[in-house]
Amino acid sequence: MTVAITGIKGFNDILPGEVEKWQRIEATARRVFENCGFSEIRVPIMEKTELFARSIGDATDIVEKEMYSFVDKGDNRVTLRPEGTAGVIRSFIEQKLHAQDPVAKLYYMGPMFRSERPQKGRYRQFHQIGAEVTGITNPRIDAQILVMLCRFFAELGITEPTLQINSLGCPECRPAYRAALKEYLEMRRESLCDDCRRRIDTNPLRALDCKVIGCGEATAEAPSVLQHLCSGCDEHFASVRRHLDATGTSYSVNHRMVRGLDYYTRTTFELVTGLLGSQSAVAAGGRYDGLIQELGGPKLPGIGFAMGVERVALLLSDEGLARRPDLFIAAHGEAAGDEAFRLMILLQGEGLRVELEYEGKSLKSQMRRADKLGARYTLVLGEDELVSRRGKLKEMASGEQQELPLEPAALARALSCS
RNA sequence: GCGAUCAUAGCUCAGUUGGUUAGAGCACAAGAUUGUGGAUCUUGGGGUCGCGGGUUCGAAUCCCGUUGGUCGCCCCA
Repeated sequence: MTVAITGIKGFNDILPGEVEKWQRIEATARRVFENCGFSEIRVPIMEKTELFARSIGDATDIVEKEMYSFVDKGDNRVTLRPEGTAGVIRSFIEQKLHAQDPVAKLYYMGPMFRSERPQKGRYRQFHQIGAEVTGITNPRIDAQILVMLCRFFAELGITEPTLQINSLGCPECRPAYRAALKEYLEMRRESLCDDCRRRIDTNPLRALDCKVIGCGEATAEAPSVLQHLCSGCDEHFASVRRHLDATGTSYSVNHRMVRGLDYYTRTTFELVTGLLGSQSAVAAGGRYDGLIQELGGPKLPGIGFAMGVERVALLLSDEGLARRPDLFIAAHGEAAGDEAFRLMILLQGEGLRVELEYEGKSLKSQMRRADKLGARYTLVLGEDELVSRRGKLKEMASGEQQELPLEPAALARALSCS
């Protein structure tokens, strides 16, 4: 016996029954984002490795150990994208979209790849829906993005995650804060966990959201970014908050919130939930005012976010999402089978979801199948019906049955008027 | 990369101190009505007990290894 080939660890199948959730999430994102003036962009899932190294940051875990990178046949170093922003910005620059209009409002959806150990809400191939805006410095766009994100969740009926915002400052003010924090942590090195001692040098901000209780106590009085913002960043953040207040958007300020990617500046945010085990962020993003230039483009600001579709799906109840046939045609006898097939094809052309039993089975078996599929109606077609040209249409929920001419128009009418 | 934990039918699980052909419920299929679903009943198909090795007269059960899943750490959407 041949051994069945399995899928790759962390690369999952999304099966019918589950996929309906995904369709709903994607459709909702398209509708909400496009209402806000965004257009879809589709970029490759593979880019030159250099793009990610430069944008995400050489020293981040993502670039250091989580990327699927390899050398292709042309000796190019390429990488399956670990996130979406880099590719979108690369395209924005390469296609010179800024020449026509420095303001681009783009959204994307698709698979991302990170070679991490899979666990709840975290897989090696995972999916993100994200949005990016270029060319706008005004904090109103920060607020627009946040309101759009909140509205997306509201429309899906997901109320659990809460919005947290923070500001990371800019190249003007962040170095000074970083130094002050480092100095503070250095003084308390003994009370920190091993991880945090390492973080003092690698990423001091990380120590602020360490889960170890001792570290939380040790950093309770640590300097806050918000108190080290330069006047420009401070005003920007205050303005974002004012606009959120004015639009009735609820949020909380979390000055200990940290971002994993190097390119973030000023406003950062997360939608967090307690329902996903150790993965608390459902969506996250922020401003990246230096990235476009860093990647060889014009000096334009940017802001964006991404959400994890698997994580959104985990928060979404799956009731009432399965698609049901409008009609099942149960045929008795070979000639009736031919007619049933012909009718099915015609009715499908009318936009109805119609099914039948392909292998000749008993009428009882066909009725069972109609029931299992959840068909709203079943058309019973046998020799008698072929002679009279009138079929028996049964409404499955009530069991009521009526006779109808075997004409697609008559059947379509009967199905749609209920 | 580190740690914990689990693995018996498609799914959820039972399987006694190691003992004969490994069971149940659900699901699936056929029938009870030779032309009518759901409820009930009957019958049926389906299992390398994750894999490999060891102990033993005998292993789903005990031991070792290994693979896979899940969860946590790290990190992240």
